[in-house]
Amino acid sequence: MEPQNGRPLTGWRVYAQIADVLREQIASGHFPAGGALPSELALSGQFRVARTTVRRALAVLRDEGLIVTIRSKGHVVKGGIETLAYRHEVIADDLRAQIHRGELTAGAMLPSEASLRQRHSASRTTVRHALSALEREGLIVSEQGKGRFVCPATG
Amino acid sequence: MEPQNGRPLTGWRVYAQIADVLREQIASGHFPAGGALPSELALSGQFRVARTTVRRALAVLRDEGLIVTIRSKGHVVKGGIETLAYRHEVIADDLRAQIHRGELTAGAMLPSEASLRQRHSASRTTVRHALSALEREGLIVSEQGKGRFVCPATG
DNA sequence: AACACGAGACGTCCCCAGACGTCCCAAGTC
DNA sequence: GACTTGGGACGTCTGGGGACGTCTCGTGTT
Repeated sequence: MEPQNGRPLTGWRVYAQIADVLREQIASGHFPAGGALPSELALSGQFRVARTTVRRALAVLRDEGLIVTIRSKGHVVKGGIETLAYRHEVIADDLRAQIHRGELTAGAMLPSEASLRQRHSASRTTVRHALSALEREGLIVSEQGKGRFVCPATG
Repeated sequence: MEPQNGRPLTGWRVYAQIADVLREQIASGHFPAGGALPSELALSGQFRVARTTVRRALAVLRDEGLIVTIRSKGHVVKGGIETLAYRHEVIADDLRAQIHRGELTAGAMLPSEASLRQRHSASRTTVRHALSALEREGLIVSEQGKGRFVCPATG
């Protein structure tokens, strides 16, 4: 796509025009709910305007409640589904749930970093990010060369 | 060191200023050729700037051909000497050479992981990394509990 | 003068990929 | 039992790259 090809979109309140185009594309389902819009840089390229202008347009949509913007993720179209969280939070939530459901009892060994990495198709760094969060919460402990284990109920 | 102590280095094109400082230190021999610069994280701390800014500065030096950056090793100063390789590659090269020189003939048992570990003062993991590379190349085979042996000349 | 816009530089965060190190527990061989 | 290899855990260090956030100049329109 490239809504305004040859016309560099001059005139008054370009950002408002861009907001209109995006609003229309969202309404038409061109950008599915729950998905992210193109990055600010990409949009600034497509519309042939400065990033600042794009941001102004996005701010309008955000004020209208059409999108939510998430740092380092992008501008996500609001929909029935809740806004997707960060990968490391998803992993942490998954483990937390397993512990609370009793699928992982106190003293049990958690899945290894490698298997979690597989399960969530994430990098080891991200997995460890999630794990260290649980460790900070006192839910689990880790032992060199052995693995990570669920702490006895602390609450 | 800490080139800009109290002065947080504000102004136009901070990254260019950082590049200048580093370029000067390289020229003065402060960072010997073949050696690595401080890590991006360390530099960002020393100059009191974000890692992104440091990376921009380093990109300048890289474009100038002053340094080469090696993943998981760092940014090393270009010099007469070739860029140092990874430990596991050094070990693999060493063994390959011994085989090709005939010091290790077909059927002979290779030095054990422990002795290689000593010889190159590397971790067992790294030694095994090198060994498995040679195994993939079909140069050697390993037998449980016995040792690793040189394959009959395959090429 | 007020506003809209352009163009950067810089910051912070999230995620990725890899090398290297430590450890532990096996299961074979001699 | 002392030696080997096999294989798996976690820990810590590198660099690579992308997203949004913030700020500050300058310029042109109204």
